[in-house]
Amino acid sequence: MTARSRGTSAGLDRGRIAAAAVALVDRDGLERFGVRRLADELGVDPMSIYHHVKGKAALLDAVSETVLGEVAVDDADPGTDSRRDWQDVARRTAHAYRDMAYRHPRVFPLLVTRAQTSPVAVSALEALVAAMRRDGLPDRVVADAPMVLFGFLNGHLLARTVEGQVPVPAFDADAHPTMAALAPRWEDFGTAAELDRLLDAVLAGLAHQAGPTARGAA
Amino acid sequence: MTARSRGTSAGLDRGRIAAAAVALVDRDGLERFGVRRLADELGVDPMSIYHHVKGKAALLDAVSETVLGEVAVDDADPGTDSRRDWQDVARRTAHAYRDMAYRHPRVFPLLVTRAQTSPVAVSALEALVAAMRRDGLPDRVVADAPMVLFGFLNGHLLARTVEGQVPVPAFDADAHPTMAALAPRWEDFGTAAELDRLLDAVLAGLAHQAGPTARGAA
DNA sequence: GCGGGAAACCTACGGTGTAGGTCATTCGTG
DNA sequence: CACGAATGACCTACACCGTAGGTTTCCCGC
Repeated sequence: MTARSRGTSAGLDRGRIAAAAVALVDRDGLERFGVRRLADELGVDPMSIYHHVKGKAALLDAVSETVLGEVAVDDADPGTDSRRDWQDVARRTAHAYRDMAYRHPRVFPLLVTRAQTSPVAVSALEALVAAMRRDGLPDRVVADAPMVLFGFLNGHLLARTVEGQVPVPAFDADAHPTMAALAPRWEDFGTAAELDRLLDAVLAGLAHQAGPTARGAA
Repeated sequence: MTARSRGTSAGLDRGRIAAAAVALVDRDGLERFGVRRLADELGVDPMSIYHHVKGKAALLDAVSETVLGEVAVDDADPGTDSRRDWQDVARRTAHAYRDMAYRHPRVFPLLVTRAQTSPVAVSALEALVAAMRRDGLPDRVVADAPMVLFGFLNGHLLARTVEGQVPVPAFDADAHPTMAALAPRWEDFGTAAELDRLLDAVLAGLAHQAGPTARGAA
């Protein structure tokens, strides 16, 4: 099992490289990720990677893009007679996004830390926006909804994804009895039930802004 | 102006180091930040820094801690007869937090990417929680409020803080006419008015969860 | 058979974080 | 005042990093 000779193909391409990079970040974390380690993982010379990806930044873009591409919102029509509520669409989108975040907790901080230009993200937004318009919500609220929803989701999931994160900074229970009394309620930190509950509050806020006339407003 | 001789003090301490580090990140960004560059800035040997800070990670902790310490919520009692509404407290907290983020846009991603244990954060939480209880909101909502509020704020401010970020990934206006129609409403991206409007929605959601009886619920 | 491009490898450079050691000054103690 | 220890700075060196530039080999169409 000698090293590959110089001209033979190693079967590299952007897809294989990106997949290996995702796996490497999943395993070792962003901190330890690097071109040379990735090359080792692929059994390849570091510089070979540069024939398919411009550099480390582009590599991280590819990782981000790959993982974001995994988000698949189950948006199938339940039937011809009834289309989905906008809140239903919002919740399904949120769940798909959360599942991705928990599948790749060490990639997620990367995702929210770089500008996104993925078409996948656009079509998820499109579906949400379309559902809201269908339900008669005013444009003002429709335009704000993605900002509120993904603002919340990104911040929330980031906090649950960063290593060693805790619900609330350690505090002196004697000095802050009020907060100490609340502590038991923070025990579901990071669970599905927690996200659903907080999501209820966020969606209720948007519904409130829409006024009582729109479908699914209250 | 020759180099300092070996035993003389350079006046280093954790505070001065942290302040210089914040200034350096503000100027050059996180990417370019490093121990050696910081040492240059301080006119000091790189290894001298290690006598006051354990390493680069601890240095970034200090930066994060320093900047978070700048958050000062104007929480003064307006008078003995009337105390502040919980929504008022929440808005003031959000504004103080946002001001910090916009003062140090290149530090903010660092802040949300590492576990926080700052006492400043605790006292801000404490004030919010206290106001909500004063107004008679149920514990269930009081416990969720910081999660929703800071979840949203962190995600929102991160998106507005990451370099080169845009409101929505570039999309084909012809393929997505629905979203193209919404684009004008996203023109206030990053302004104070935008945050206030989105904040209204978030707080309305929490108020809704509290039910109609609580003060400031609707 | 042969020329050219593609895909891999190799070398080398300037940069990084930091472990370990050295040395002048300062301070507490007698 | 003398002196040993602690302090806080500096210096050296190492392993690693991203990547510019050059070299080698293979494959494919003519």
